[in-house]
Amino acid sequence: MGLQNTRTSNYADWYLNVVKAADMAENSPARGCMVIKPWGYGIWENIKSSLDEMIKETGHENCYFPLFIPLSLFQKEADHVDGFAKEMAVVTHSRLENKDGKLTPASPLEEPLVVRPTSETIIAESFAKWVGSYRDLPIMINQWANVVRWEMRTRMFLRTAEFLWQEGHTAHSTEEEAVDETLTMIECYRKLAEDYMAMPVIVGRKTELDKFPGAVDTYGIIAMMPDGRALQAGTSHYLGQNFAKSANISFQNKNNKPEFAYTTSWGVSTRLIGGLIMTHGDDEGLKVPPRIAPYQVVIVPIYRNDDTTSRDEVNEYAENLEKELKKSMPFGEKIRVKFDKRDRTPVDKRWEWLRKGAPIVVEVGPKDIEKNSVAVVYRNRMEDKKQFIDFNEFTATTKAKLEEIQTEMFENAKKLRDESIIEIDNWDDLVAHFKPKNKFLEAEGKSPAFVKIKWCGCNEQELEDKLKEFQAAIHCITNEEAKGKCVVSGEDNARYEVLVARSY
RNA sequence: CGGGGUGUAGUUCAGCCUGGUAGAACGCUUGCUUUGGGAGCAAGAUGCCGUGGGUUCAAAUCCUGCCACCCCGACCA
Repeated sequence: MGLQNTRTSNYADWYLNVVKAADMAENSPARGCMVIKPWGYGIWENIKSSLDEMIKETGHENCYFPLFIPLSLFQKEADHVDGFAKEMAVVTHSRLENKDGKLTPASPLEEPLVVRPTSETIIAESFAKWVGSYRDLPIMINQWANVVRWEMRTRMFLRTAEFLWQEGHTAHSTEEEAVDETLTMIECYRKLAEDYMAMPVIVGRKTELDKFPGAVDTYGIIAMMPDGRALQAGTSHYLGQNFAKSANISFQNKNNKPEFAYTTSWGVSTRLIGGLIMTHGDDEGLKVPPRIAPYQVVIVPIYRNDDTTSRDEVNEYAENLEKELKKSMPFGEKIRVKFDKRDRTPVDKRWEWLRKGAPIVVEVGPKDIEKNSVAVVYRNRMEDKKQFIDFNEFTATTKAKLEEIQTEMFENAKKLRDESIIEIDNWDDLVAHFKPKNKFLEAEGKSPAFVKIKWCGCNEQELEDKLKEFQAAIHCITNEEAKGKCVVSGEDNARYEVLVARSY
C-alpha cells in the first residue's frame, strides 16, 4: 500500500508522511518544537553513541554548560551577535503572577538571559578562567545538549526551534594545532555520515559570506537529497583568536609573553535524521542503516488458532532464535534484536517494522518449527519475495547480511548522488540549469541537480544574490587549487571549485 | 515577518457556498470465519467541529480576534 504521498507526487508531504509512518516524531503544543518518539530517539541515541566514541577517541571529554547565557556575555563578539540576534529566545521574568485569573509574567530579571543558540560565548568565559599558561592547553571538551533558535519556518528534524546536538569546543596554543583540530572533527563527521548513517557527503570549506558568525573558517559536510537540494549536515569552525580576544582567553607562552588562545567549535544535530529520512526513505516509509537502527532484526511470531500449545512452541522457537542471533556481533557490536510479542496481527507488525525501516524482519510460525526454518523480509529488498531460510543458516549469516545491507545502502545512495553532480563551465548554462523550479520529478530525470563550477573568488555578494534568484547558493569550496576559467568573470583565473545547489 | 491554504472521530477527509438532530472510509472493540505478502462477514464504541468573542430563535456552517500546522517568499546554521 505504501504512503499516501509519494516522493514524486508531493515531496514535502511525503517527508512528513515518513516521519509519521515510521512513528519517529510529532508536533508538540509549543510552536516549532517536536516530540521525538522512541523510534526517532533510538536512531538519535545510536548516532550519538557512535559519534561520542569518536569524540572521546580523538581526545575530548564531555561536560555540561548551562542553558542560560547572560545577555551581556553573549554580546561580546560582534559578528556572533549579528549572526544570532534575530533568532534568540530571551528569558526576562522570574515569576508568574495570578492577575484576575490569568497567569502573567512578573518580577523582571535585572539582566535578561538568552536561551543558548550555541555556547561559544559562555564556554569561552570559562576557558578564560581555566587557562593561564601554555601548559593548560589544549582544552578539548564536548557537550550533548539542546539549543534553541527561534526559526520563522520550521520542519521536523530539518529545522526545529529546539533541537538536540553535540557541540565541541577546544582551545589551543597554536593556530596550526587549532586548524588541525577543526579538520580532524570534520573528518569524524564525514565518517559518521558515511560509515554509520550510509549517507554520502561532500566535505568543503565555506565561503566568506557563508561561514559561522565569528569564525575565521567554517568547514561543512553537505549531503545531497534526492529532490535536488543540499543539506548542511555538520560544521566545524576554526575561530582563530576572535572569541579568545572578546572573552580574554590568554595564556603565557613559552617565551613568557601573553598570547590569545586559538579556539574551535564543531557540531552536528538531530538535523542529521532529516538527512537520513530523505536519503533512505522510499514510498513505503523509512529505511534505517543497520549500524544505527534501534533494532537490526525484529522477530514476529505467528500463532495459529489460539492454540496454546502451538503458541508456547512458537514462543520457545522465537526465543531460541533470539538467543542464537544474539551470539553474532555485526560491526563488532552487540546485535540489537527485538522479539515483538505484542497482541497485534503478524501482518500489522510486519508492515509496521518495515515502515519504520528495521533492516530485517523475520517471522516464525508452526510451519517453520516443522521445517526448522524462518521467513525473512529484507527492508532494502522489499520487492523480493519473502525468503524461507534454514534456521541455522539464518543465524549464521545475519551478521554478514547486516554488514552487506549497510554497504549496499551507502553504495546506492552514493551512486545516486554521484549521478546528480555535473560540472558547468559558463554562466549561461548555470542559469539555464537552475531556471526551472526543479521539483523531485525534474531532478529524477536525467537532469543533474548539483553543480560544480570554477570560480576565482570575485564578486561573492553579487554571485550569491544572482544565485538566490534561482533559490540556489554556493554550498562550499570543494577544491582550493582549481585551475581554469572562472564562471563569473570569464577570465582564465579560477582558484576554487565550488558546489552550487538549492538548499534546505 | 509578509502572502496563500488548512484546522470536524485515533488517522485521512466530506459537510460550510445556501445556518435547522454530526458524516464516510480506514483504524479501534467484540464475535465468528480465516491464517506465512497489506484478510472476510456481522455487531459495536468513539466528537467542546482548534479556540475566544460576535450575528441569529438557532452556528461546524456567517463575521471577527487568537493559536497551531502546511505551502511560497524573506530570514537563517
